[in-house]
Amino acid sequence: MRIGELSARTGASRRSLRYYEEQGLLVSSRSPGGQRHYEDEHVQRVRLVQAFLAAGVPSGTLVEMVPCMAEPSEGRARQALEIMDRERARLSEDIDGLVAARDALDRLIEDNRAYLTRSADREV
Amino acid sequence: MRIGELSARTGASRRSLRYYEEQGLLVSSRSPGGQRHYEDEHVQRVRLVQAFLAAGVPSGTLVEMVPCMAEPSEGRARQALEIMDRERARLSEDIDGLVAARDALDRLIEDNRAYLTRSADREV
DNA sequence: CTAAACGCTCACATCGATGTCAGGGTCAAG
DNA sequence: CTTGACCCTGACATCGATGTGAGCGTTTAG
Repeated sequence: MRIGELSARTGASRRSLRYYEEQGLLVSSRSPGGQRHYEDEHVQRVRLVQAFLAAGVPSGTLVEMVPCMAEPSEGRARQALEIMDRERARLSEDIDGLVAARDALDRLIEDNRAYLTRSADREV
Repeated sequence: MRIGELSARTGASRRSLRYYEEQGLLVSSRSPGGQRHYEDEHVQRVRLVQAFLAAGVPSGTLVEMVPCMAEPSEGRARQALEIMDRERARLSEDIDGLVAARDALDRLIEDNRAYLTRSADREV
């Protein structure tokens, strides 16, 4: 498939797909005329990249992780594991931060609701 | 306290504190000479702002939420609740996304570990 | 062969929170 | 009054992923 179809299937813009390639996160074969061609499997790869990018994993870090998934090379595997573990820790921290923020928000909501309830009571 | 101390106590840079004020997220009284002065309670406010900003809540949205916490006004309270609920949903979605990414990462780590284990076996 | 739809590269723009620098006040201790 | 530490405003820079537009080539259906 060409870039338009991959874009349609993944929701990533053509621009983003070219960017992923530029960053080394995605490969493509080229037609004689220079147009990118992809296989079905690339759909999954793009989804993976999207998930990590959306999770705040910088593309530079992805470069060290994802290719290693496609072709785990003896030497790099160990190094990649370190990076992945580190990134996993960062993700967990981020999750904790978000959960804490949500908890704080819940308290605000609760306060606000209580305020409204009291207002309503006074009106009765 | 002046801005330097508030910065030291919260970890937010002086620049950020001024930015929060500029955005309407933080108030300060001014000395005759124009310097900002804060009370102890502002430490908590800054921490709250930091938590939400770190969680990806845009300052514009915070403006609609946080002030309402300080001074819940009859009319705005209901509107603020809507915004808070909406933002809470967004936070939950983000959390789900991060958790999904972490799960995907766990699978990659597992694959990688399995690969390394097989390598080690062959060496024996 | 032609036109429409699609793709290519290059380059500049965007957003939000923060960093950084310049030029110039303020405050407190001596 | 002076000095050193602190603060002020304003402006420009940064980062990363993506948007956008120009100018031009490719592919494919008719």
